[in-house]
Amino acid sequence: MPASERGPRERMVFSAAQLIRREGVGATGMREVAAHARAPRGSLQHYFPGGKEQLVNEAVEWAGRYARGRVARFVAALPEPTPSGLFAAMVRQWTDEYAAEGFAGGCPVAAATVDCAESAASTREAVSAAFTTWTGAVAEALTEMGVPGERSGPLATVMISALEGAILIARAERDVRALTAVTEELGPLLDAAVSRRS
Amino acid sequence: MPASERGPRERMVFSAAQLIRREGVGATGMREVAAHARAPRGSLQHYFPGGKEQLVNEAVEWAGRYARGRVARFVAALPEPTPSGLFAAMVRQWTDEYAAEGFAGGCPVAAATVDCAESAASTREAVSAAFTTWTGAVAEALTEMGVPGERSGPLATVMISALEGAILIARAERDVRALTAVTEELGPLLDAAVSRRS
DNA sequence: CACCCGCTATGACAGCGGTCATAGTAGCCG
DNA sequence: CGGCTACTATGACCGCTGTCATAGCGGGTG
Repeated sequence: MPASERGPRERMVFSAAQLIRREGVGATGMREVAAHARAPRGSLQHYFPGGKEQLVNEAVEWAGRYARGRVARFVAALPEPTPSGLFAAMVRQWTDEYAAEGFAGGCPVAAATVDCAESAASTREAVSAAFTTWTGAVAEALTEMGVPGERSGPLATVMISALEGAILIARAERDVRALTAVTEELGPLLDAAVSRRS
Repeated sequence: MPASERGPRERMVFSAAQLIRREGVGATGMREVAAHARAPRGSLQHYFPGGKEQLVNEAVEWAGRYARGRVARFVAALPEPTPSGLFAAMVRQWTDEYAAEGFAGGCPVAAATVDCAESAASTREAVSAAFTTWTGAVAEALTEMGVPGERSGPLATVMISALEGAILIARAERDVRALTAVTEELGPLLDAAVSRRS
């Protein structure tokens, strides 16, 4: 949470993700990113000679790694590891944020998809990679919980799809209703997929 | 599908939705909309004195009505009305489009959410309304199929959430994998919700 | 005919965007 | 000291955007 005092480069990537998820890629300016990161404007072209596209790509990659890390931490924190528990934790991260800070932000990966999927090929690939690492982490966790290998992948995709969609609806309605709906409705389905072999 | 020869006003709203769902709201220009609709530029300020915001709002409202209409047609076309059948039809609309025309476009409502939820209050409300009418249509259909009234709402939200998320992933990966995953995994859950009383 | 009204046509404006060019600083190395 | 490298600092450029202002058309109506 604290804008950990790392190098200015990382701060800019972090700030970019932060701004993108609020306003979208198009409405996020380079100067704005530098200002938000309290980084000198001249450093932009030094660290990101590839321009805005490179910065956006790195922000997306950062988000992918961040999501993977969160999944690992959620799994570790579960008293009893169940698929529904993991999903509930993933969703709760968003309900907590919306309760605490308002409905200002969405998922930066979703924003990059909407704004760049058709216009910037490299960004589209970065987004795809981010979804892959995220889904991979969830699928691995599911397998560890006893979900058959051939179902953990699709189920992970369902979880992330439902989460992303619910985030959209929640932001639009300024209400976490959609988020709670997906947790409650999907929980039993997810737990039913573990092949009990105890 | 044919850009039905209605008035220039409707054509512009339609074109706006079309462009927004491809490039996002920020990257869609007013001049571009007029050109795409083969409408005179001067008509923009005549029909949309509220400026771009009004145009975007109407595009979103149009998309909401369109989605509701599609749901009704899907239900009517089902040989045997089941929740999974409706969901499969909703998803198939996207797999068909992606197979036929490539992964160029997403959902305009999602794009408007990402780009305007924080910056334009009226657009956020338009998006919310669009989700409401869409969800309402689906929920009503579910109830008609025998889903208990108190579950049809949340289930409709789950369906639309999963669909929206899967659209994002499919566009990013240029692969309908995510779309097929949600249909197959969610189908049984949906059908299990009908309270058999035959 | 005059008059008005819906619609169209352009040109201008002010602002902001990303990017380039150029010059400057700070510190380490030899 | 000179020189090199990493980073910072600005200012300018050009293209594009949404919006406004103004003027023109075309056809109904009285």
